Amino acid sequence: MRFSKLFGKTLRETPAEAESVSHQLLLRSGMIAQEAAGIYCYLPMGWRVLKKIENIIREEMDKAGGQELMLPVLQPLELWQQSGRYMSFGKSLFTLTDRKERRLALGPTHEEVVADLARRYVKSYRDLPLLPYQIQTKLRDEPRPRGGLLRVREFIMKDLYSLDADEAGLDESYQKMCQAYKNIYARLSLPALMVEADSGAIGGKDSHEFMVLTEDGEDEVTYCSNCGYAANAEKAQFIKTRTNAEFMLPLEEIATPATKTIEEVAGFLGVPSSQTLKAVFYYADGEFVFVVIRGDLEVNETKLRNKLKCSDLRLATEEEVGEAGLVAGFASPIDVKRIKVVADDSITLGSNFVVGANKPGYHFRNANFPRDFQVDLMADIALARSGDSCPKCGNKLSCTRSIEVGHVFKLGTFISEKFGASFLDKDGKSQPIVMGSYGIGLGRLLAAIVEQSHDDKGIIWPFCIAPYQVYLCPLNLEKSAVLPTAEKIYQELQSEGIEVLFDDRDDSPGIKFNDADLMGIPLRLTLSPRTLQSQSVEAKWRREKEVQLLPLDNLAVRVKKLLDETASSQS
RNA sequence: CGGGGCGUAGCGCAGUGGGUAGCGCGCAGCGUUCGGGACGCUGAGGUCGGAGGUUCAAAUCCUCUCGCCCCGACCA
Repeated sequence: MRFSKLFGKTLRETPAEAESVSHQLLLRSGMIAQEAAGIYCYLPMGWRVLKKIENIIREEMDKAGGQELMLPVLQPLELWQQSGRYMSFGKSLFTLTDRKERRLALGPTHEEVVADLARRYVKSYRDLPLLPYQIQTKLRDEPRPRGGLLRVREFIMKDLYSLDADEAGLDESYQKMCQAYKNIYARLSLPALMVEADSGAIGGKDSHEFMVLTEDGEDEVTYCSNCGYAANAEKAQFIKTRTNAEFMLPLEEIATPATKTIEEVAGFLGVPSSQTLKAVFYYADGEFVFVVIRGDLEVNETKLRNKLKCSDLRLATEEEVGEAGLVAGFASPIDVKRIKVVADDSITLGSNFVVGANKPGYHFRNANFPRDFQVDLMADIALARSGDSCPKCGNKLSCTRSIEVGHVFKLGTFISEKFGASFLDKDGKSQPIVMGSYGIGLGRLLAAIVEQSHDDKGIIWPFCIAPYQVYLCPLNLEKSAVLPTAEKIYQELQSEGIEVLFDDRDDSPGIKFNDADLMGIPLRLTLSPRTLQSQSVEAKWRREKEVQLLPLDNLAVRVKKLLDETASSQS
């Protein structure tokens, strides 16, 4: 490709809208262009990269026994009503009505379509297992697209669905996919960590996410560097400390003026915050909920949502707390009536707690569960934080931001039962198909790679997905034989099967070098009157500082050899 | 959906006591340059996000609206 003919220009200045590194570099290097919020065009350079990523994923899916197919973007809305996910997907589902007033959804994912296909084609245990997959555009009306390609409304996704006869089969498929995913990240030189994930209110048993640890991510991972335990912060467990088990003392009301926060109360009374109970109020699907947790801990809203089995969860406003007959800042689980009380099990790991008296300026001392109050639901709903103890080995946990570049889960029979997707087992008995689903967002993966592999000059593509392998960079085109020699090299490299971006622009060296660095092409070949004097070109790897001279003689073959060595060393 | 910010040339920005829009980069032409974003001259390019209003006169003041970004909520 000749640079002068390339669709899309590099930008010298960063567009103001771009915040994350990947967004800035992808825009500046002319890989992508924004069309609307969360909607992007892939320009030729970016598209080349994306297609290479796609091929790597396709190869690994095929190797694992996957079968590629193509599924519709337009899906009958009835499928979504039938699975029950019309409600749970809510506003994220794009819907439309056709000319015959038939309601359709733009597929945000394709479990329904696959289940529908499965119920029509899978009749016997002999038909299973099956691993159909697709690589195509999906649409979700995200509440807030962000970070360039990191979170968008229209995206290309590889989704594989496993159909098995039983749990054991599902386990096997799941293992295969996890291995395939690890292969994919390894080939992309992307350090992705497999972490335990929340499967949501309608998920199955197991779910894992593949995370790239980086500050620009929007997820949070909690991990233990000692034993390797890692989980999405939404899911992370930890060992709760037990505070002194004292003899239960009688409940006692005490004046605590102007002490609304846990810190103020604890400070005023001279007790640690772990000796207090914190009250937090939520609305869960429209129902007011009183949450009690030990004062030194925070509520994990995902855990709470799962325990409550609700889809909509939000903090109650101060007015709503008042309307519920509670005094914000001094609320108490003691003597609450007609309100659902949910407690974290940390309230059993201590005694003689300080808790609100439900009147302004007063608390109780020596509150003990269950002597002084009851709860409707007791569970682990606490947020693991940096410094807490690892649930596996007891060492300190750490927290870090991350990008989710893959998500696998065991769906089970939830959807197949609703769809009547069943088969006859060896005993002639009807059984629901056991499903799993395994997704990778290609654009997000591409962005994560940029986040992970760049310097202050620009992108540094892993060799196997670089848009071009060689950046052919002649300087001072007018002088001596530079241009004709460059043209000749360009032809020779191409006939060796090398992907070349030929910078045929009559621009100054600085511009060319900077664009080469910005676009992250692995090998730069510079020729100038200077190198021609010694009948050579200068070769420089994007990720290295040193340069080497290559003789013009038999250049294409030499370059091919260099590239092959790099390709094999990186795989 | 709550909070904050921003919409003026392709990109980055200036321009409020109201008076028919500027700068840098980029782009086109000519010339000089040429190893890390060179220089001179000439030139093209703008419904000032949109609608309504106030005014003799609006990028600027008022009202409404649309879009984009960030934080949070949300998110298989």
